[in-house]
Amino acid sequence: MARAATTSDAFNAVAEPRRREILDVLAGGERPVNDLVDLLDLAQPHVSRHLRVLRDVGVVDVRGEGRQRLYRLNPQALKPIHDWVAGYRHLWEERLDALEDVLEDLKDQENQEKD
Amino acid sequence: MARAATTSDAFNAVAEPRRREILDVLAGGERPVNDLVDLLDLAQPHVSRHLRVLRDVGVVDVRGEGRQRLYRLNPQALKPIHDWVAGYRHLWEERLDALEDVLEDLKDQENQEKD
DNA sequence: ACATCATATATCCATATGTATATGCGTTGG
DNA sequence: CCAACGCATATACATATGGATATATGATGT
Repeated sequence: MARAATTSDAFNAVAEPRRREILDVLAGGERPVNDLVDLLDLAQPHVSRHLRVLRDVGVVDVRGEGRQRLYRLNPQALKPIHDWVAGYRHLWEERLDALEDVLEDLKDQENQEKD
Repeated sequence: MARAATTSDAFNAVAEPRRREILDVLAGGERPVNDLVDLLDLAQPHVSRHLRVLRDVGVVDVRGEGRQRLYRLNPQALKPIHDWVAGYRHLWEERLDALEDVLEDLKDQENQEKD
């Protein structure tokens, strides 16, 4: 079997750095394709192709405005990703907490030495 | 040019559902390869290959224990993903807030009608 | 109707992928 | 010292990919 399609889910769609860049721009508001072409320094067909993938997964919505196509972010589609990583968050924060504990112990030791 | 390698960063590594399953298991603690084979119903070479990808990206660490190889989650490697999606979180929560506002307005209207 | 602008799509290539099977290789136990 | 075990890797294959170029589609203004 081949690799999973980038259009299979948000995880795959977002795995591509260029597409994350596109989303980062769209986070600032609705944009026509040519804006993205200029801002991201990509060829127009590439941008259109990436947008197609993002649309298939539901991360962006399109709206026809005259002869332009305005793309808008649909943030809700990113929620599954957030929910998944959020489940791991306490695991790396535990380490920070442990580090803080060590630092506090060191402080206590200093104070004891002062007395 | 071809697609970015899955070994290039955590985003790509995690795009594969099987690898997320592996991480979900490892979140519960260190495991030898065969545990994953049994739990995930995957062939051993597949598990080994996925683990290799995850290791290359730094999401898991290995430790030799006798003739077993114990894999452990390295949650910190997932932080970039969390940080990226977290930036979008307010965007989908705004909608919920807006919904709450509407609901509160409705409540206020009800109260006014009561008076 | 026609020319023009804004996008989308078709086709090409090189490559990375996931799955499968078979095999290599180090560790342990007798 | 050798067999069994645990795991990693080599190879084969079908496929999806991203990039590039060229072309089609679709709306607009005249």
